[in-house]
Amino acid sequence: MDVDDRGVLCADVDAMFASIEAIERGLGPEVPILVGGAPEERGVVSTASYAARRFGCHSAMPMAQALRLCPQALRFPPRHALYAEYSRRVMSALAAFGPLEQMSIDEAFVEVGRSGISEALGRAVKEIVRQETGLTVSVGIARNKLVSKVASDVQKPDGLTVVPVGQEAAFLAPLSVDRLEGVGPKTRARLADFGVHTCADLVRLPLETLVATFGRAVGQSLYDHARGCDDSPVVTHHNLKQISQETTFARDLLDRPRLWATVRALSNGVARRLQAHGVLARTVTLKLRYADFQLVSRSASLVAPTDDPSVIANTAAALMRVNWDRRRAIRLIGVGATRLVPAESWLQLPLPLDG
DNA sequence: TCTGGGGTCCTAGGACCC
DNA sequence: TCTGGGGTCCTAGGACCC
Repeated sequence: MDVDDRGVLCADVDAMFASIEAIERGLGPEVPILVGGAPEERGVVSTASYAARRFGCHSAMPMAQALRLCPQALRFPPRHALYAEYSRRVMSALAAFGPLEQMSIDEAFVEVGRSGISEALGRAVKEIVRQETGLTVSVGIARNKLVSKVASDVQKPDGLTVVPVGQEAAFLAPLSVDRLEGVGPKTRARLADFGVHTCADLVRLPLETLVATFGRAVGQSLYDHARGCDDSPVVTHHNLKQISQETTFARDLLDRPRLWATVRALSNGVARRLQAHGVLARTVTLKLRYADFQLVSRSASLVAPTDDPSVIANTAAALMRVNWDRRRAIRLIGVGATRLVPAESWLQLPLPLDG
């Protein structure tokens, strides 16, 4: 599609996990809900309802802390299969409006064309999602993905923001730089060292300064994004790059049998998902987080790609044997599969001794 | 009872090849 | 004796996103 004909809608389900629990349990919007792991198991908040957010609760906050802020909140453990079912219905409703790129369980871009940059389209999308699922979405519509995403985020919940063509830079100018995709706490702090706080400030930094400070790729994207420029297309299909499974123990562990058993269980889970996706892994990665929160990752490449649970487990266990400092208790173990190849492409290769 | 789990992308440095 | 660079692959770590 020609750049000048583009229009992108970004839709983000409001507090999705908490909203679904409210629907399923018949709870009103005034009830503070926290979805996430148990505080005694070092759980964190996956989603806080808007009522809970008023007490200062938010995603990624330790559940123990969230419950101290809002003791009357109802906590529910996540039900991912249920949320995935709602997600399918949301995505299917959105897909009626154009080619769709699903970014996560609760967020998607839709290519709606230049004529779709309108409040009428935004209202239509919100209404259909509400009819089909009972969920509200916050919607942003703009000329490109970057600006539509920021727009979907400035008014929540149940928001609708349309940025007319040509108004991208003016729309971003007063906003804090960390509204931009890819600007997190570290980048925000380094930009603040330059006196840069808003997107308007960022526009004043020369490209050379940004590249020297953040590297070629990040520097260039900061330069473009501050101006509302983004020509990345809506991509309807992504190839999976890695599959991993990890677990945090309720208490730090030095107990070898339990650690080996966990490596085996995680490896089984990874292998099952490799098989389900029809892919093989060429590299196995072991991830350890020590009690002091230090994170270590070590990987090993295989002679032949695999989806065999015992090959993955033995490789991860070997990495563990070599790399685990046994004086240090372990908080988290993860097993990952990377450098994935389609199973059929590998099987079609001739064996070395053939012919 | 501070700090989950599943991902993506980028960078730097070393190995290796020409 | 001194000492190339470009390109690719791989690994480890870090920033970031939902």
